[in-house]
Amino acid sequence: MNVRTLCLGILAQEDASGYEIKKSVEEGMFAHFIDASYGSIYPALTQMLADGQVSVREESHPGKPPKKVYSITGAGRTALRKALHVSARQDKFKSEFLFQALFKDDLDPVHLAEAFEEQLAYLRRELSQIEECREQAEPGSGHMFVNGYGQAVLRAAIDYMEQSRASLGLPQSTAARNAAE
Amino acid sequence: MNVRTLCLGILAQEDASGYEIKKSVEEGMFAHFIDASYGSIYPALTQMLADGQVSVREESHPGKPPKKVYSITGAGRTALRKALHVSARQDKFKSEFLFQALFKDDLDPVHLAEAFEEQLAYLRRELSQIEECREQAEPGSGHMFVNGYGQAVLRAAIDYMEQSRASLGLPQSTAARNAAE
DNA sequence: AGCGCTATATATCAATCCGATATAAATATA
DNA sequence: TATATTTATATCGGATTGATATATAGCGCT
Repeated sequence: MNVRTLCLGILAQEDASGYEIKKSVEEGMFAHFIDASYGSIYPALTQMLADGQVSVREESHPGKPPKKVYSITGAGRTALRKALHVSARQDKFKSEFLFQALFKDDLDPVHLAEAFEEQLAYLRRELSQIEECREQAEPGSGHMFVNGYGQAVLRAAIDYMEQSRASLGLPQSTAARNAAE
Repeated sequence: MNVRTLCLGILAQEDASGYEIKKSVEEGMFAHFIDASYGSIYPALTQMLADGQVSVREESHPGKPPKKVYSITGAGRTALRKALHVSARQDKFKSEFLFQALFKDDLDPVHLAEAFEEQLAYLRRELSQIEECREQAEPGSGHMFVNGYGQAVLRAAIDYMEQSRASLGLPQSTAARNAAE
């Protein structure tokens, strides 16, 4: 699946500028399981415009930089539906943290501790972001299913990290110490 | 983190050819959280050889294609340790399945069902691969921690998928039907 | 008022990396 | 004996990233 399909999917939900598409894959409902950079989004929009899969209108709110708001066209919806029906590639997961963790015995203990806490904080941020998103999802929607998937996986990761502190030789968290009293 | 660092990490565990490095990120203990293609591994090895971070010896087992077995050097270990101490990038997770699932109402029900079962089968394959790997890991090692992380996350994903069959309008699995009797 | 910081917004580009493909010999399978 | 799979190296076009440039507005701080 390429960036064009990704953009079509986002535009099928609502009109957006390139900037807003980028925000969507960073914070919005498309976050956590897809990604794209400006360097691929803008060329994709330009190309799809040439192909008639999207249309543009320029909105210039006074005081803000002018926005190019893209809308999906009929041809765009057709292309999206076609792209959605090819068999999905395998998930891809990359974690530099886990790579570092593999070499924990060669790591400066301070760095290991920092990396661990940073990872845990990151996982918690992701989870709370998803939990916030949940309210906007209608029951039974695809959005709801994907949201629940993210929650299930992130909670499992957070729980496992918490339970692994001791075995990595890391100090117990403040929260865990308080709970033990 | 680039492919060079990745290769150094693998070579720090044991000598390997480009082909074996690729297998390592596909099936071995480095699978599931990193990735690299031949198109990046071979150039990386060539470059690191020029930089003195690895050395080669040609092994030609009669009957098999000749192998270029790479070993990490002292300079390579230094470079690896340095690279391991930069702060880790955020995890990256990409799932075309979840993208498709978002649009489930626009999907051919047959395609949705197929995609769902394929994803579940994929998750189960990954899990059993990790479980097999566990035996080779020493207790308290980084390998063990990473292995447990993968198991925790995959089990959560599989459980969630199983529990979501009904809400996606999919038929119950044979296993679930048998369990209910 | 001036300063830096953040947010909005588009755009480009070198470096990197992927995915597909070519080549080739041996071995397992039918 | 034909065929598919495994082992093994290598290349390359095209896709993508990550960083950066540009510009305006608002907000907090001293």
